[in-house]
Amino acid sequence: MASRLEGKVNEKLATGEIEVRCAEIEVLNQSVAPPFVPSQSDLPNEDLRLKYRFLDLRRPQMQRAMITRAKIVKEMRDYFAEHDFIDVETPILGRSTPEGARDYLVPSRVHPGNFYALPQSPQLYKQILMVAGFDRYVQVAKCFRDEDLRADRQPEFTQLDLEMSFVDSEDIIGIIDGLVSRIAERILGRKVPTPLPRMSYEEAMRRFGSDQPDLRYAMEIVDITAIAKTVEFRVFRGTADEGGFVRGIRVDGQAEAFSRRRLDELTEYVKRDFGAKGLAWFRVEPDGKLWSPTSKNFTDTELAQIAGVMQGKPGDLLLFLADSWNTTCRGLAGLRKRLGSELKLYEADSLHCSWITEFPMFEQDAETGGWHAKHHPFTAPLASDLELLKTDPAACRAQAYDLVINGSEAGGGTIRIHDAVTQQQVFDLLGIDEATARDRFGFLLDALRFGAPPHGGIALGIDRWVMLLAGLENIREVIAFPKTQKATDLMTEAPGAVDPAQLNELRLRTVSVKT
RNA sequence: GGCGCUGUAGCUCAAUUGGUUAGAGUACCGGACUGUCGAUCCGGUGGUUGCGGGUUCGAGCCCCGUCAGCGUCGCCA
Repeated sequence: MASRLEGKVNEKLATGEIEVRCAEIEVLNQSVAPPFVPSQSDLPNEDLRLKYRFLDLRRPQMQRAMITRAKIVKEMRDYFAEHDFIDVETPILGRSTPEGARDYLVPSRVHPGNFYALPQSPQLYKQILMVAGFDRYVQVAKCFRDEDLRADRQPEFTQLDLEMSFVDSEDIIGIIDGLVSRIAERILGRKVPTPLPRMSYEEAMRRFGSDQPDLRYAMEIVDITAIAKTVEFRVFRGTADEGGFVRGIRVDGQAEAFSRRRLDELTEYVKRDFGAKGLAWFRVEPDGKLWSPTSKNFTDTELAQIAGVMQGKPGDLLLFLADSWNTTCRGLAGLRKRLGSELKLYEADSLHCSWITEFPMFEQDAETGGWHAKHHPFTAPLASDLELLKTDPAACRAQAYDLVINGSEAGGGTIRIHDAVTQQQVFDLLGIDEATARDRFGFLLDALRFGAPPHGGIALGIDRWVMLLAGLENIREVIAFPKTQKATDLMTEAPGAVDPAQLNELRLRTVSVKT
């Protein structure tokens, strides 16, 4: 190693002031010409990156992401170890439980016709551990769900899973607040004030139409149903009269920027993706009045009223959906998310963490009218809502809490039911009869009878945490060997066919099914 | 399962809205030159335009089907 000669320093390089003097060179190995060069700036198509993942992982961005991931996991492990959590491993080969996502199944050789299921989460095991007296459990757990994928969703993913005894929601939220603050400081070098802000599910749906609102920017939903009831315009009036809602958002200063073509595209978007009937829009003119192709259906007073409650300023664009509560929520949340990203309504490195609490216990099946657990069947209702289990299940709220980072669900947990009576009530509501309950998770019900302590916990999506903290928009960027949207691995070509002998041994035969 | 975007040389892209022999940069191979660091210069190889049909005098371009990657809705307790 030596300094470069006078005038030969290259300031563009980190190593530009030094050079290596070689006395002897031995080639340890040679490379064939690579399909793409890890150091080049133009990224190849993602399928090629996935096929040659060993080359893609050489890229500095990927190296950085994997290092960040390792640091975050280490901080998590250290933090919980310092708080006296015991790391316990739970089985990967388990038993299929009803509800929830589709299971990945593993056939049993010794019990032909029977199958293990890979865990969707260590949920039941960690509750058992509480009964067993490990009052602070933690694990970095691999989870598997056989559902369709998204930019932020993989079929196998990693959770920081924990459970505590003799706690309530406050305890769990408090300990995670501490973790968020510590990781933000040590990984990103920035302060996140705690306690993290909280919002009820009801408020989140009302103000943002989503239970994972992106709070980096405002663009809150405003309900103008009351005004809609008084206008001529059939789309508004009809919806309001039939018990629907008219709600909208204000897009600051974008009236001019949104051409008819762009508005048509937004209309198409809410129709296509959310089943909305249409999108009503108004421009706030320089004189403060509203204009749209449909504005002739409104009186000046009505337009002024709408402009008033929307707090529309000249140059603003107002977007409205007239539909069911659910559709206005999903549609406006979709618009909000899309516009937030398109209009860059937040700094690229901004970080907003908050809690959504007081989720409903149940959701009603639109077709059958039956109830589904919003979280899982072991979630405890709020003590104050216990009576509603019998009288009004829809209004019954759960002791559940989700951690939301930049509009993405980064974790979720609940306080569990620890008494048999309440558990039975919930099973009854969910239509899980005693035989089914006993068959599927009798072991948990058994355990709860042996003096189970009050307990609860949370699971944090590690992949998403890394993605969000690294400012990335795709979960595959933080997973060394991710799968494609069709759950295949382009490098190993998994899943693949197996030797017929293997199938024989497992007593398995594939059949073709006409679709 | 639905909708959408993409698919052209090893790679990244282009091809005047259907028109002659599908181009460029880069990579690769050969040569020249050289205190190099995205070297430079000269020359060269490289294509069933993802695949299969159809329309047309003529298809990279239009139509149908199919495969793959991505995005999204459903789904993900």
